[in-house]
Amino acid sequence: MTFTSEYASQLRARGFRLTLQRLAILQVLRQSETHLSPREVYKRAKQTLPTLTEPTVYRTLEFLAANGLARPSQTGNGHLMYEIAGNDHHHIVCRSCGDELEIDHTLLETLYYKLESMSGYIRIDSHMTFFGLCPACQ
Amino acid sequence: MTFTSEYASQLRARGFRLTLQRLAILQVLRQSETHLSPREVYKRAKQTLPTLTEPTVYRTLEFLAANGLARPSQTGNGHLMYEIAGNDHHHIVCRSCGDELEIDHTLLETLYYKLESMSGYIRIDSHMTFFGLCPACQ
DNA sequence: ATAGCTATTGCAAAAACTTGCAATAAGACA
DNA sequence: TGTCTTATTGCAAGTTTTTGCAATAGCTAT
Repeated sequence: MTFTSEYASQLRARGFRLTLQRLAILQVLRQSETHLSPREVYKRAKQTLPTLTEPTVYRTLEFLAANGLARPSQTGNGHLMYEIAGNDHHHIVCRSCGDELEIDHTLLETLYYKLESMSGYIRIDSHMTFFGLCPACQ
Repeated sequence: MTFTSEYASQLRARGFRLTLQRLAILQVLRQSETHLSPREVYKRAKQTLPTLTEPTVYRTLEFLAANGLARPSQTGNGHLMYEIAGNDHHHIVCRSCGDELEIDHTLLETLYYKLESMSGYIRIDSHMTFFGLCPACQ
């Protein structure tokens, strides 16, 4: 089963459709090593699908995130960037140089457990972005 | 010492100035129970300082946050809101109804300690916003 | 008080993001 | 295959956020 039909069935099961736009955007995310801004996603996906428009990119990224196919992450100035959903991890980003490090989810597991039990909230989003000063910038 | 001169000396010590704009915006934040969007801050602060402009509000909020007088917090859609800096806490926000709960920092202390030691990063931002489903919306 | 230095603001224009709605095209079913 | 339903897109216009630069106004030191 190709990843295309994998995506297709995931979406169709919930009554959604796998469109060329969604596919093009997923490809871009898959091919990127790091997370991308909506603008960057637009520029790249437009190369394979020139009719693509920017509003569609925004809507699609939000849609993919809501359906677990993409993972949104915060940037320092409060904007969202996206990456392909995959292994569960978090980021710590340097406030000064922008360097970033992946943090494995296991490190946060106890916290999440405590949060859920003390707040009563469930299904807490698994992706967090922390900001700090990296060793090089200290 | 009034809070005005308190702010003033904090800023002046670092070569910054306490302007009417900054004061008006700080007042707005102090008077609000919850965090506010830049737009909301603008609307309120403009009442006491009608010449205030929107770019100034954005720049000022960013400035206050960078200098520890305001605290930025993430909203689900990737925008920032601000509140007056005060007791160290975090938020958990309901993805569905927007309800929010304060989380005391002590709950995250061990995590921060672990993060710093394993990543080498220091001065990790203390404010996080978690998203989940509150008891009422489950 | 006054003058001078420069951080900060306002203005104007650009860029980023959002929204409503009519047109399009995935997928279901015959 | 072709037809139908409706999720999704593109367009156009709105709103929010950012940026560059000249004018303003805090603060320092005289």
